Amino acid sequence: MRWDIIELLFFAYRDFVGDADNVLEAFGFGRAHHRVLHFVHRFPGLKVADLLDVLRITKQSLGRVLKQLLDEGYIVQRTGNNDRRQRLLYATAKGEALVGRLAGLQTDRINRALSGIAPDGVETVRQFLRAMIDHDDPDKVLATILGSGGATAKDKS
Amino acid sequence: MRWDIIELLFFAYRDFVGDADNVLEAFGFGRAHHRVLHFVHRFPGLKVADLLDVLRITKQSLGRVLKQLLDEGYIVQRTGNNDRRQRLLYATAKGEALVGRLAGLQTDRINRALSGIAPDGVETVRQFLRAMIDHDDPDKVLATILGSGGATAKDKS
DNA sequence: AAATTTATGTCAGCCATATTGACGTATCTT
DNA sequence: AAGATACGTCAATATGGCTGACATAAATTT
Repeated sequence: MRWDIIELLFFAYRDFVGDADNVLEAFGFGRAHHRVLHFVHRFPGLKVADLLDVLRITKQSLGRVLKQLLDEGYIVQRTGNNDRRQRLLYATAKGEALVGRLAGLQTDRINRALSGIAPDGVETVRQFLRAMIDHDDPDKVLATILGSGGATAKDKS
Repeated sequence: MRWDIIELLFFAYRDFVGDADNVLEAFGFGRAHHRVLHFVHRFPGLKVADLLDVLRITKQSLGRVLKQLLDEGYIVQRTGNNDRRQRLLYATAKGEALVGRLAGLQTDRINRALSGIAPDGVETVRQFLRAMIDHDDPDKVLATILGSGGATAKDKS
């Protein structure tokens, strides 16, 4: 039994998301808002259906959170060009600012953690995390992350 | 920004806890039950107060979950020897069986993920996870895990 | 011995986030 | 024209968090 790694994962993830939780509280948002905003930022023009696949929640759960983000101007919808039933999602400048701030905190923690590790160790960590993920039946977004090493148009920032 | 690692952590943790979630569902339990049972198993004789520290939830939240685990015979309480106010918690055979089954699934996933990694890479992963955790003001249980490399009387199993 | 603190349990009520199932509308496909 | 798809929304429900208040037993301090 890998008790040690099981527990390290628990505590590491708890503190990792804790960084964002503290900030979100001040905005009246929760983790659900963060997840939506994060993926919309990373995959501009994401469809609602794609978001449901990635987050593995129901339309109803997403609905409330998404509505709030739309109402408060963190995200905008545009009707799809080819398929006008689709509502493509984009982060606004306000949304970008928040998601950037949250990712900054988490990146700081990751950099701190990686600072004590040899350069090629970073790739080991990446490999481990990647191998921890279910690879059967990945959704579109996950396939992009797994396939291309996570590269998107946004990776420059 | 470490977008890749942020997302890998999200997906890795999602699938990691998903293993347990599937089993727990059949028992009418949730993640909260798993966490309680896990730490009681790993630290036999854990006090209620310690459990509150580790899980960072309130007495009331723990109460409901703990009561269920007691009622259904997964955990027993014994009055403390030195301090008779304390209710020391122990997993029953039934509790051990469940926690073992859950840890087995998670260990399988971890072993699968580590199988593609060089032997010394395992220590790199451990170091990374350990460094992701807040080290200021660790509670008693966390201090044990961080301090001794997570060794407890149970580590033989 | 009395007062205080500590460890635990419990009550009432609130909130966020998730669920299922059903139904409606606009739009694309056949 | 019929059917499938993308999305939104309604009602009802569950889980797992929360706060604040209060009770009891036992330990500790005065």
